[in-house]
Amino acid sequence: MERKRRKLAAQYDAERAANGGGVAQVSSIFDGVTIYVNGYTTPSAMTLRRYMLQHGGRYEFQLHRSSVTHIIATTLPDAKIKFGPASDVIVHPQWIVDSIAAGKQLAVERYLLFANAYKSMAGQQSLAESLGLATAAGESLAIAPELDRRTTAGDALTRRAAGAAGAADVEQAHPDLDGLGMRRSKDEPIDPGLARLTTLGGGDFVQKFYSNSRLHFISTSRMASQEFLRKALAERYSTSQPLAREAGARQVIFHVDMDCFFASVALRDRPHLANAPVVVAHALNGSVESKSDIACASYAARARGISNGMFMGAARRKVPDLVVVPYEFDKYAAVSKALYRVFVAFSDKVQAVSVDEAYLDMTGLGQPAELASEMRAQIHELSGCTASIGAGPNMLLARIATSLAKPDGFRFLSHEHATFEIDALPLRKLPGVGYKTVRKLAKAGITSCAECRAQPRARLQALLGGSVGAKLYDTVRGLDSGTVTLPGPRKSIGTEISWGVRFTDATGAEQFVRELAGEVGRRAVEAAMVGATLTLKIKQRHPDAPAEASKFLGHGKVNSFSRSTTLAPPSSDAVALADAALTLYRGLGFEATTVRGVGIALTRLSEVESERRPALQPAAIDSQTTLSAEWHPPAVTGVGGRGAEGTVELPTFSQLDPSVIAELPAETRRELEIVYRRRLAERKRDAGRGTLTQMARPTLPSRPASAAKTKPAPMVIVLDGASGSDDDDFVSPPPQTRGSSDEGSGRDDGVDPEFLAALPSQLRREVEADLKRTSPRKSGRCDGGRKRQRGGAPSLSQIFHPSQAEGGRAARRRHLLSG
DNA sequence: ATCCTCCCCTAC
DNA sequence: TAAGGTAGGGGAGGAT
Ligand SMILES: Nc1ccn([C@H]2C[C@H](O)[C@@H](COP(=O)(O)OP(=O)(O)OP(=O)(O)O)O2)c(=O)n1
Ligand SMILES: [Mg+2]
Ligand SMILES: [Mg+2]
Repeated sequence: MERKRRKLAAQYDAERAANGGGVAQVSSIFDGVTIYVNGYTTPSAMTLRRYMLQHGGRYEFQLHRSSVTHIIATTLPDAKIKFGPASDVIVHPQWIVDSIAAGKQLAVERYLLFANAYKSMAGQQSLAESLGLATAAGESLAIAPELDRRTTAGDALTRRAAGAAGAADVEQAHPDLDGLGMRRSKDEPIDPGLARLTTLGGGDFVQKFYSNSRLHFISTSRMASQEFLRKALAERYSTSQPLAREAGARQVIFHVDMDCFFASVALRDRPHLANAPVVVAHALNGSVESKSDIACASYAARARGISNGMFMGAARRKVPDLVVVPYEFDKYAAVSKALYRVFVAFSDKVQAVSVDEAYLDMTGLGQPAELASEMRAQIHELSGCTASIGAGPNMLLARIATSLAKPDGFRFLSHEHATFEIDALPLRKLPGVGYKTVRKLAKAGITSCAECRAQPRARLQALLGGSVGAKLYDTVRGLDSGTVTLPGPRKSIGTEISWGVRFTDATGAEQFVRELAGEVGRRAVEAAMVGATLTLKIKQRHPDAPAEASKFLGHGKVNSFSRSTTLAPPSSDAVALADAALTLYRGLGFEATTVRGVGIALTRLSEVESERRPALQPAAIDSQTTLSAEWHPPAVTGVGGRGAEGTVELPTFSQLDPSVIAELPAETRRELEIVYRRRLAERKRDAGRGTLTQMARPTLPSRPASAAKTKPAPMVIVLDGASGSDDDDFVSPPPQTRGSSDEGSGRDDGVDPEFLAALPSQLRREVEADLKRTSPRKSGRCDGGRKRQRGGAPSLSQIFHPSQAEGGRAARRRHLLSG
């Protein structure tokens, strides 16, 4: 350790010496080059400076447009990616290193940090048309090189789409680029020193991340608070009589929220900082460049323009004497606990909002001002921190009252004063009105609460959607019909990490997926729940984004993708979840080096009493005799930790005997139908995007989350069991989508999601619209082609609703079709 | 109509 | 340098 420090110090000294003292020039590689180094780089700015001086170049400490010829950076501020002047030559420092190694100045093209791919096309009319993208997939592939040619730095993702057109074309378009070289040089620069902080760093990344993530902390605290309330209130209901409330009293709601929560805790234990501009963040010595998030700013800091969520650098620029204090999660948890104890002491109707905040129904419990005063005193007593309380006739006004009361205050906001106070607020301050909503409203010329109130409800709904529009219509009038209630059972259990996520190979990425699946499984077990749907979310570096984000080890600009699948039986088992998640992950077909975030969630949850039983009770089916004889043995992966004994693997749809189904009790039949419908939907979906589960995958999935919807399946999948056992794996597409030669090329017309992702959103929309128009669902093709091989299999509806479809047929088929 | 998947948005 | 999570409401668009 000590040795390491000495070594670093020595290195620093050497650099300084090189910097201060004269540096001998040993070559003229960089004749005429003047660099300016932006942000953190590897090698360091000082090292780069020395390189320049040694090799005939010049180094500027400031960005003088007149003299600087190259800006050197490993990351770009997001703003620059979006708005950066096309004239800027921003180059990765590797250019300098490689040039020196090569003994000559290499062309910068492949080291450019970003590609202003479509700038030059801004004026063109039908973009899709001009690119020849409009028709079939084959043609869209053919134009890819053309697309590339317009790309300043040639993006690997676009090129990937071009792959099918032949690498030679790419080479011709870019004689100085070597196929995927750009992609690689983009995604590789993480150096060993940094790597240890990422998913590449070793076993405890996830654990370490969670223990340092404030967002993880406040999210999980919220669930913990709810759990605490559930228990405390339930206990209270069962052991004592309900709180005595004055009959007929008008409803009074409290909204209680700690003042600058994290900072309050910090100041409580650091009284000397009471009046200093304090923020809570990781970057204790963050410079004006720092992109560390500020979780919480003290009121002294807020008075100087600092707010929660701001980047450290931005704050430091405003307030150079900012005092940064570290996170103290244990303390926050303790204070939160004390706070919630006060809550349940004052009311038996409490709704948790967050670690530092809740609603209380105080109807008929006394004078609001007195209650609030007492409650605030208790909170302060027990926690050493101050809270503010807003009160009102409904939750909305209580909440708005809180913001008026802060800090360390109380305020009752009646209907009478509601619109007056509301009109004094910027739209953004209204609950439910976030960044996007403000923008949509502004675009429609609505910029204030008063203007909002002047709009017909229908207009707001047209602008914002039926629900949000109607909600806002009420909000600006101070109306809210919500009641203080604990939320019902959880609807999802998920985890996601989008910081420090870097992989060099598929194995590492898959291992990480496994790890997160384990995490979700653990939480599910803890919650005594199993999930029937697993969703995988992937963030992939945006094709235009540089390898490294502006925020240190952040995800940067990304496209997101989500894919879900059914777990049968519903599960919380780490292995089962991991298998499902990995299948989905592989189905996306992403280059591991481009992945910047991974998330896994379980939904369609149900509770398990003993943690031993799946949601679908085997007994319900078993009792129906005949089916069980035909079942496949339980699949190993589906069973989960609960042991094979209690679980059931459903037979393939095609194996069902309609007549047997018909004899099942209505409820069981409904349950089965839901399961099979779901499977069917998944097959279609997967087939549509050309996802292949286990085999080689010549084609690729669909659009990114941020893109417009893409078309669905070109195929109608028929579950007729023609291929026997491999359709046991309901996650995989049916056999006829695969490797079959029925469509010449052997690939279906799924469009590469990365390709679509590479397009600007407007162009992408056009492309997708055109794809839709010109290659209408070819459902007819497959329909006509391969289905019904053996005299026609019954449809799902026919199976489950024989009366509707063809009642007679069910009776005629007295056996399972295969298996 | 209603369900489903994938996505967006919001809040702390 | 830095720890950009998590859950719920809701909508679009396709399938049934
Ligand atoms: N972008 C954000 C917002 C909040 N928090 C954390 C830190 C806050 O202290 C805590 C509570 O959030 P609040 O919205 O209640 O804000 P504060 O309590 O900090 O201030 P206020 O007095 O406005 O409630 O959540 C965070 O980490 N990042
Ligand atoms: Mg607060
Ligand atoms: Mg709060």
